[in-house]
Amino acid sequence: MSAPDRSSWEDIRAEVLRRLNTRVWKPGDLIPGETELAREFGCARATVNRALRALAEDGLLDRKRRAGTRVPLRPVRRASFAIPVLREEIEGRGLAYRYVLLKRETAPAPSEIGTAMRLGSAARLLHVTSVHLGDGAPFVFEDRWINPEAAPGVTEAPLERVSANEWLLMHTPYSQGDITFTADAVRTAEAAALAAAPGQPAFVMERTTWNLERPVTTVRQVFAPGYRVRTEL
Amino acid sequence: MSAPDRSSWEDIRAEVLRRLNTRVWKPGDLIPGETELAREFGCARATVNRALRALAEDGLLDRKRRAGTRVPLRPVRRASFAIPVLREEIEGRGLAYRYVLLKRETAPAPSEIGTAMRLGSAARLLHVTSVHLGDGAPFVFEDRWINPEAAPGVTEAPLERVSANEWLLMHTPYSQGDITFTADAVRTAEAAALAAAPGQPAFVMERTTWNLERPVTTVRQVFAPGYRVRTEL
DNA sequence: CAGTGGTCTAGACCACAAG
DNA sequence: TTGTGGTCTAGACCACTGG
Repeated sequence: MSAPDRSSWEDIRAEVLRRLNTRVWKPGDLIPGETELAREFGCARATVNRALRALAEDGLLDRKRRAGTRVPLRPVRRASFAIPVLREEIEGRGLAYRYVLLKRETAPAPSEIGTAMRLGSAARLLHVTSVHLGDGAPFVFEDRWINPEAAPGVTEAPLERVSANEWLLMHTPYSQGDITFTADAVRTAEAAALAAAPGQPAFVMERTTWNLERPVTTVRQVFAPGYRVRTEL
Repeated sequence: MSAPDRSSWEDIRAEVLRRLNTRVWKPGDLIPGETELAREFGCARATVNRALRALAEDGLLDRKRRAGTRVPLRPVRRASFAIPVLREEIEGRGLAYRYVLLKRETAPAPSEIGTAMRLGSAARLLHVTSVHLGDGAPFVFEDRWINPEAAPGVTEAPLERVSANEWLLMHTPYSQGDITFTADAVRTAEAAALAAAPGQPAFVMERTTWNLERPVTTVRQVFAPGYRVRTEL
């Protein structure tokens, strides 16, 4: 009735998915073990394992040693999306990309920046603000602090031409980071650069990254009103 | 110098990651092939494959047949986060969860809903609005349309007690969907339920799901001002 | 303690794309 | 054409955990 003749782990994944979506296997059910499924599909256990592991990574199955593989009662689905490299995001929409450096200075870290980056006191950072435009219209306003010790050469980088975003991607790896998304009102200081009215709702992305425990950069990106992040499940 | 004595694919992953973060292998570089790495690490090629595949899934390597494995010039990192089941999201913050059904009616789909769900004309849907509260304070306002044909039994579901969110999770699987995030101004119709002023910036999540090509539900969730989504990289 | 998933191996063949 | 990653296999041992 079901098992495909030619198996690959993706076929098995698809078939298991079908059984989940058609409720052949219902939430709370224990599904057959890998060995039995391997027999049914006529393949090696490792192949079944690959398929089930992929589904478990998507939150569609719960797997535990000894306990077996179970259909979760309330599947916790995960959404994932690419963190946009702004130039590509903008060009991907068919718009001409332009980037304008607004400010570049070396300054002691304000306390909230120091906290976000878990910096010691009184570190001097590179502070850069800029706008990314699509077809001449402001797309994102960016306020960034960079730790020169973790990004050697950044003080001499040609940030008039290359956005800090891209310069860092090419010159400074990072091993960990965190992102938050918020809706925030456009601030007075940002309004002009964004060609938006202060107080308008804007999508805001804040990121801080570290490389091997050393803080690299923290950035606040304010997207022009109307921006949408879209992804599939 | 580097290769751990005892290898597992995670050790190899970690070691490769270290070489990327310390720029032993730089952006644009071609790294050694699986066979050679297997020799270096003293393990089977499949083990190296597992490690490199994991890194490639995170966007930290580019792999192509025949061409080999390359360190991307501009790594496209992906962020992923769990789509919150609201009750758990709220309880996870240590708040008491409460849910209030505001409206429940059967109505023809408005055109924008029909479009989002790719419905034929004149379908009658179940329309539900509700609020989820944490310690009594509005947390999310939810405006949802459900296709009864894809969610049998939903018309009789006790939505006064169980949120449509949870009822659907337990009773109706979905195979695909899309999500968008936006910042939007709180609408007048939502303001009272959210205890927020109209026009305030709010984080908005819109989701539509299908099960095997049949539209299941579309929902707009407006989070109370100040809400933040946070995840790690 | 026993049964499940987690991992590893050695070998094989295949699919793809660069030269 | 040829070398690379992608996948599969059959078998093995291990780690965790439920009963």
